Amino acid sequence: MSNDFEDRCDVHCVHQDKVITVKKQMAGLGDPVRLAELFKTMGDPTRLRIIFALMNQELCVCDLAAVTGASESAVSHQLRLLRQQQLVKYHREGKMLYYSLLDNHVAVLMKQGLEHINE
Amino acid sequence: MSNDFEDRCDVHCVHQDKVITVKKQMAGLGDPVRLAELFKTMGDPTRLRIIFALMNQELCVCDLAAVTGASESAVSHQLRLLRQQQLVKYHREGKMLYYSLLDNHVAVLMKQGLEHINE
DNA sequence: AATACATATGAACATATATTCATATGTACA
DNA sequence: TGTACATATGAATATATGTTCATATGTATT
Repeated sequence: MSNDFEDRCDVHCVHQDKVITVKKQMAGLGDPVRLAELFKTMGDPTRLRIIFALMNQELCVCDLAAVTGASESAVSHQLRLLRQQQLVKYHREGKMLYYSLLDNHVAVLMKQGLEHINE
Repeated sequence: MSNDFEDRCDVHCVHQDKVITVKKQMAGLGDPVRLAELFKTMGDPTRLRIIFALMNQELCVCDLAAVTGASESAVSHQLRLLRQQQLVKYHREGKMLYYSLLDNHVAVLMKQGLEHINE
């Protein structure tokens, strides 16, 4: 049984009952670091532009550069991140790579985020 | 009519038709910097823990410190960010400040994010 | 008024991040 | 095989970020 918070509790105010309850609930968060990575990945304007651009059609890297206004190198770097985070996938056609969203979870998050912004 | 991408288009491959279409769609993104700020705010494990803890009840700063495992100072700094981003609100009761989520958009984002993580 | 306490704030520091520039990889075509 | 081109990758750099420590603010209590 974990009581690693009690040292702290004794010192300050802390509502022990509440804290114990909430601590148990925290299990539902799963791995906060992993979830934070997802949100962090969406926490950059360039990547957001890339994701948004890919919501309706697949695009190659230089298309994405043109659309987002970022350099092709910058876009490529960001695409790597998006790949690592499993947000996008791609397929090759000749010299070019066509990127698209891996699933629609990201699109849903995007829409929900936009809703929040627009109050 | 904006054609600031044509310089770039001429140089490389770029599918001009697609790019023009998508560029128009990009208006739907609103202010990407603003939206990125929202996601960035949720892109930190400590802040995510705070938000998650506040999903079912209001808590004071030292409760949050105990629950998240972060120092009270660290929590306080993060709460300022969350306030600035309009994700949390608080009310005073004596010496203590009780924080809670400002609206449920954040909670929805959180749940959606968790869903993505769990495939 | 003085003290205690919960929280906020500022400065400092170490680490993470986004972009740029230079270079590498892989494909197509002569 | 050599050249051109789309994209990837690595190193470097400037900036942003999260935490800590020290200090300030505001409230309650004596």
